[in-house]
Amino acid sequence: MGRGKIAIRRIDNSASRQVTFSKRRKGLIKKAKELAILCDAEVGLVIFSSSGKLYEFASTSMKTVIERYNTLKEEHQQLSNPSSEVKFWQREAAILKQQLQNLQDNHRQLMGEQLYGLRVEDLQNLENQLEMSLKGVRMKKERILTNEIEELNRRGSLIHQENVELFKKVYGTRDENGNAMSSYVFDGGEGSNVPIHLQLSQPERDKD
Amino acid sequence: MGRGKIAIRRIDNSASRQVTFSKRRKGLIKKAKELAILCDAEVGLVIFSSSGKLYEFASTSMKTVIERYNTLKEEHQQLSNPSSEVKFWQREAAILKQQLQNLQDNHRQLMGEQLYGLRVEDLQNLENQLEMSLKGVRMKKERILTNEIEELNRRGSLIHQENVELFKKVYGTRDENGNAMSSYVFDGGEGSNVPIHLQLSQPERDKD
DNA sequence: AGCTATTCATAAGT
DNA sequence: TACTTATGAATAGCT
Repeated sequence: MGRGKIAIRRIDNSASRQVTFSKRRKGLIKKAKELAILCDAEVGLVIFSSSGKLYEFASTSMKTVIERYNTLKEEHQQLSNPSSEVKFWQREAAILKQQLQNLQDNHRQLMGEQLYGLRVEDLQNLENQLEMSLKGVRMKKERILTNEIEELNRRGSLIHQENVELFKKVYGTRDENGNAMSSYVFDGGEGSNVPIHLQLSQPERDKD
Repeated sequence: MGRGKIAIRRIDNSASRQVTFSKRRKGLIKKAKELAILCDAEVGLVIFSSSGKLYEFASTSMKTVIERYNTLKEEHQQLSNPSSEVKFWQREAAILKQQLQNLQDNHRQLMGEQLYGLRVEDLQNLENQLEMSLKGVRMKKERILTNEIEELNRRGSLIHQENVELFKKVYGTRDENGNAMSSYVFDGGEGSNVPIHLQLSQPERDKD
């Protein structure tokens, strides 16, 4: 069709090839379009020019066409094409979503919400679980507080001891004779607390 | 090109449509092939008939064409093609995994485990939360148990009432005269419990 | 599935 | 790159 017949082989002349590419590309896309409309078909057409430029036509959308193509192909050759990889990850995400959902439900129940469908038995289990948890948390907290108090007592005793030593150095052996020392010792005794230091103890952390 | 011109619109007659599909499909693929050869282009063509049958042509291979297409598309519009779609779902899965991890940690703490890194403050919050939860669960449970007991009482009263009626029918008006009825009524009274049913309800817990 | 009149696509020229 | 035009190709309607 044209001023002369041509053989179907690569056109050597670059300019001619370019011109023919434009014309035939346009014609091809037009015919693809017509086929899709006339015959109610789904058509996808991808053309890369020799210089790498992309031209495309799709009666629906290229994404749809390629997915349909891949889905159909998968039935024959299972695995290792992009589409099945997408499916793999979609499945993976779906599984994770389900796990998350379950855990969230469980969590909400643990938080005392969403108790609507539960039977007395379930509620009892939940209650027992919460009591166990509470016991664990309280034990932990008490251990930390106990450790903190012990540490403070230890430090308090040390400081008290230091003060006693300092007192001796300042007043010499006068304590042996009389009373000066006892007036300093306002709060003695084994394991006594040093109240003012309790304020400082905040930054201590638990160690187990 | 034909005995007459046709409008480009869906061919109603199914047989004609089928014939035209065959002819034009063949022509389209031929032209796609020619374009690829003449102009040194890479061409991919996918055609689904209205009945879902697949026809394809690729100057190299469909896999190559689709991959090249996707690669090129990715550069422009991030997303919504299989290759970046894989990335999308991978990201989605990673996010879900992270959420799941967080929730699981949280959950374990609520369950009284894995309390190692927590400060007294955190433990106090956890304890408060657990107490709130426990309160919610216990309220819910008690409401159910109360309803159950009320229902049992209601049913017990009904049965008792029925028995009174039956007793009247069996022994007629004798109750008016004397005592026979009172010997039957071993457990009367307004809102009285039916002890054997109380066994069904779960044991009450402490309410600190 | 073939045939053929007719329309369409396009090669080569401008 | 666009327009023109002669020509071969594609195909609509028939059989």
